[in-house]
Amino acid sequence: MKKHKDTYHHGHLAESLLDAVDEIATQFGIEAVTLRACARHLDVSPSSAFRHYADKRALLTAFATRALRQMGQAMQAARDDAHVTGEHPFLAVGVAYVTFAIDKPAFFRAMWREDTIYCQDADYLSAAHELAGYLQGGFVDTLEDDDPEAFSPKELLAWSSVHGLAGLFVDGPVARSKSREQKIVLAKQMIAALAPALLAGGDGAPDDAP
Amino acid sequence: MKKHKDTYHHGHLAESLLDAVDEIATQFGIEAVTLRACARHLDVSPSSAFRHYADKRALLTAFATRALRQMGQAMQAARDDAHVTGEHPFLAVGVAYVTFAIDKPAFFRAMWREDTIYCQDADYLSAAHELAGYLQGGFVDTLEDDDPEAFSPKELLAWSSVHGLAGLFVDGPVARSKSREQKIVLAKQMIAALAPALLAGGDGAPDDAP
DNA sequence: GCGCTGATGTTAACACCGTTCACATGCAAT
DNA sequence: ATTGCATGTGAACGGTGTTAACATCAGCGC
Repeated sequence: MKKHKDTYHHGHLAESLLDAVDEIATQFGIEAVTLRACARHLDVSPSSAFRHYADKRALLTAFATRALRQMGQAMQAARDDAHVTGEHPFLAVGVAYVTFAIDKPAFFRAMWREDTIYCQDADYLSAAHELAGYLQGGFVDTLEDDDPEAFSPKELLAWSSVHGLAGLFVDGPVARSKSREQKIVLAKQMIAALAPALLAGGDGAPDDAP
Repeated sequence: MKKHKDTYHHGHLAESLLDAVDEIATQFGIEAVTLRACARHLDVSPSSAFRHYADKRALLTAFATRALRQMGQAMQAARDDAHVTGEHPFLAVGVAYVTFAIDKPAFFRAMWREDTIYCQDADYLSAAHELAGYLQGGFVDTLEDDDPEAFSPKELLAWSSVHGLAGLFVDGPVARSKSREQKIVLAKQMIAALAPALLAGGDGAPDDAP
């Protein structure tokens, strides 16, 4: 923690601000992330952030995008591991999704908060769709939709269940007293229970009555 | 909108503040909910809120609890309707869950934001577990767990998938350009696709490999 | 009716927040 | 060396949550 600036120009402020968001969100939660706190963290003036981001929301959008990419990398790594160990890819990728949320709850919250970020931002959207792609690739490698907005019922089910479990772990009243490992076991069990639905015949069209 | 107070004492401020949160959240989103804005809405001093709620978080906790109860009523009504029409209870209840989130996104966000509410509050917790009960009752009427924190993999799967779909609709990049009715159709399709997993034999134990 | 008391609402102040604007600094190309 | 432009600064504005001292009033025992 240096007392005085040694250089007037910081040089990598845009990137460093994202790191500051990272550290503050990790330590004190996403609600504690403040432009002024980030600036203090970098020993920089509060207004300097506005040279690189239009407003706080733009900074949080960039942070959310970075978090999405990190999560995507974790899922990709899990899929590659599964390819080696023989574990089913969707189980591996789904568990990686939930595990990331457990390990970085503030990141997970920041990623999906429509009223705190610019959710129509191009980079953010592409990162989010890339994430969805990892999940789909886990259980169906063939289908290449031209419209990234279109999800089959099964794809939607796959994403929704892991996303929902992550959300319930992070912000819901589920398994709050359980350890990280116990939660991961629960995730594996839930995804295993999901298998019959993903492997069943049909495409989940509306006439597949429950 | 009266200009001056006609009585010094409001009388039902605690309840009225919840109504104010409701209106502001509905109109401008949960991020716009401010103690001072609520006070202005009721033509009351900003600090008066602290006579009834320890802090902003306590007010939001009370609001979240009320929202959970409203959602529970919607689900109960859907289940009763299903009993008449012959629709499968879980489909009805699950669709009601997602529909509530679509219709009241600010409420849905307020309900599950651990860093904005006191999520260990007793009333809040009981309302949340009651909500989970409606979902479980939809596909299994028998099991009466003594520990409300314990969920079987199938129960977890049921809650996670509808919760996740609701979250993706409200805060995610899914079906953002689609209408309310189209989203409800998607929800029905997803829940229909989920049926094989909920009806399959076994209890989803970890050896049910995918 | 009278006065006390506690619950409820008010006023003024504090520190912090996001944001803006005029200004300072220094790198890079001329 | 001078100039231009990207980058960082300082002071200011209105808004926020929260607090503490004070004001008002309803309900009680007399």
